[in-house]
Amino acid sequence: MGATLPRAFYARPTLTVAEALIGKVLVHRTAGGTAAGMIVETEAYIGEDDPACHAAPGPTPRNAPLYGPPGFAYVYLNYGIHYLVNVVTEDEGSPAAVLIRALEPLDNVGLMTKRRAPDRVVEPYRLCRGPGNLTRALGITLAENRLDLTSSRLRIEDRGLVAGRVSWGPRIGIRVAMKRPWRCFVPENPCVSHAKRRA
DNA sequence: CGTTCGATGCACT
DNA sequence: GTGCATCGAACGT
Repeated sequence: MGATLPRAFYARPTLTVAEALIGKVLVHRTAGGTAAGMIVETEAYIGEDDPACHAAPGPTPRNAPLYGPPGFAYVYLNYGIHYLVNVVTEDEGSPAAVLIRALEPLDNVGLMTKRRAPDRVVEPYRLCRGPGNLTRALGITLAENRLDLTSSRLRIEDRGLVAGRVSWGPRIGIRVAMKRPWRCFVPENPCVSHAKRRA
């Protein structure tokens, strides 16, 4: 399969990692099967000076993974309903991460469909569109928080795929720091959240 | 097509 | 008690 990304990949400036992750493959192995998708949309959250970053209030029990070494997962529950998955970047003690916002489904679409909506028809391009949707499709919950992305059941691989040209824009869903264009995405890919209809 | 709004849990003030 | 790095059903146009 693909080569698992080494820790050095994550130990770089967060914006660099956010763009480098586009085209890489997020993989989650579970007892029910292995599901995976190509990353087509990310957002950077950088440091205590970024008001939208969870590290803005300073160190707390919840955001502790952000202050830890790079290459680990930071998962949390949002709006009481959705799990969101980040990858920790930069050096230990420098709180920053990249939020995975959308995937193009690759492996085990059937399993992802079952997890997303057993009773409803979900078109493939919408399976992993949006950060809450992709975690549900891959079966990512709080149990995956703090996992080592270089050696655990949750990892990111380089399969040599080419996602296409990327664009930068304001991050979605936040009410502060709209000036910082720290959302990186493949505009032509229909799996990107907030994308227009059709490809 | 567009916008609004309720669901739902927990970290933090 | 307040406010979310969301989603999709239920409206209105």
